[in-house]
Amino acid sequence: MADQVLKRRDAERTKAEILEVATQAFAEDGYSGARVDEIAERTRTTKRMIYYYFGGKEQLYLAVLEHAYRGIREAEERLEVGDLGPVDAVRRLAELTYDHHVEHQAFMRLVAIENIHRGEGVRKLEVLRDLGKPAMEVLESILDRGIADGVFRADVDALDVHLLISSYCVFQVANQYTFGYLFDVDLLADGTRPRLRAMIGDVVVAWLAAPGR
Amino acid sequence: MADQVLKRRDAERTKAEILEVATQAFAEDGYSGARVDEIAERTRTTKRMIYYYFGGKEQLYLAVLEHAYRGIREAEERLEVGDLGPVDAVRRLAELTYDHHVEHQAFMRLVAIENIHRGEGVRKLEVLRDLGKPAMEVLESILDRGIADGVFRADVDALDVHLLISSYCVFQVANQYTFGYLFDVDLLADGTRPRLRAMIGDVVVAWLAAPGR
DNA sequence: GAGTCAATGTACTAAATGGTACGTTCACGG
DNA sequence: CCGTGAACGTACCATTTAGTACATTGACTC
Repeated sequence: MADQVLKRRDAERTKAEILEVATQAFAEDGYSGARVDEIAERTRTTKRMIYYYFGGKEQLYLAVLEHAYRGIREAEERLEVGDLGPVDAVRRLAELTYDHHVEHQAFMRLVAIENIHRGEGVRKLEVLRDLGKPAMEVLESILDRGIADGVFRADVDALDVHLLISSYCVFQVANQYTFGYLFDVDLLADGTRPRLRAMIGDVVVAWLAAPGR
Repeated sequence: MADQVLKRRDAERTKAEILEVATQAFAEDGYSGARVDEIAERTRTTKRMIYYYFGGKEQLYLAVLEHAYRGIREAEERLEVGDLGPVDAVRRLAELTYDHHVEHQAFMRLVAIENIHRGEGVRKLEVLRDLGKPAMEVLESILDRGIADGVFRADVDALDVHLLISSYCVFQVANQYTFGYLFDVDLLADGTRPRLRAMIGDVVVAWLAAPGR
């Protein structure tokens, strides 16, 4: 049978819809700020179903967190720097990471919220343990090549490079409001973004090319 | 009269105590997460006084925000790089900024919370408009000297340098939990911190010393 | 086509929460 | 020493909020 367009009952669909609305709600207002009633209202179904499928507000939040992180992992696995030389590869990786953060601002908000809660949520999600691995491996291979070629200093760790790039990219999204207000700039405006996007590549390449101490 | 040690009534003291407790509460749990009742309980006085002096939860939050930013400005104004050469000065500024962030983690949490709320709070506080100025001026003069000496490239803006340093320092405090969990490191541990503290100076100096494009 | 169980809706509750009405007390000036 | 107003406390209220008891509906099986 062709699947009915107007299925009256569809557990997966209902569950998915709740998850999606909840993601928006938690990303917008934080854990305490988000309201179960409001999430329910913005759904085709009722609050009853949230408790039926997820158990409670906290479990719903955890489900949102896990789902969001999974989605990000998938997106990150598509990060390909092609067969560029190490210098161009690291610059490209930085730019792609920048784009990635700008494109997933809702996720960045969830991460910020998680950190406000001291990471209690993520710590309950075993699945995320090796989430960072793929990106790290790409970076490691680029660094190895660069060191072998003698264009990168040998005393840097892949994690340090990742930390530097992440800091920069996360900050521009996560702190855009306070920074933007205090220094009267819009970090994500069309007139600013391309320069800032290129800048992190310059920084990382300059650092990697500098002689070690 | 010598001022009484056991003043039974002291508007300033009561107000200050509420503000302090509220700062802790909001920094810990966010705006929605913090509870007016709990703030009152942890005070020598009662909830009634919060409304008497501040008007409501939102105004209390704004008072906390303003007070915190003022305190930070004072701390930042003490940032002195002495009469070092431009390279050492910029490295020292980066390290002091790093220390500054590590030492004021509660403030960093408030900033993160403000950004979750898209900066609606700070925007209501005109007083903060030129908060960034002093730090920026110090940086500008260092850069000018470095460019004049020919040791820094001429195509960088002070704000860019500040952005880079801020990103790095803010991230390590603000995202320590999720980053630490995903990559199994403690960014602020005694064994890690000194290296990360030195690293941002290396990065900035390398970037500033690199030839412009 | 009757039985069965997952899926769903309605109406409700207990507790928490921001906020306030109203009364009291203390310090200080005249 | 007394009037007066700022500073403070108690008890309360109206709403909101997470969570649930109970009834119902519909899809699928035999």
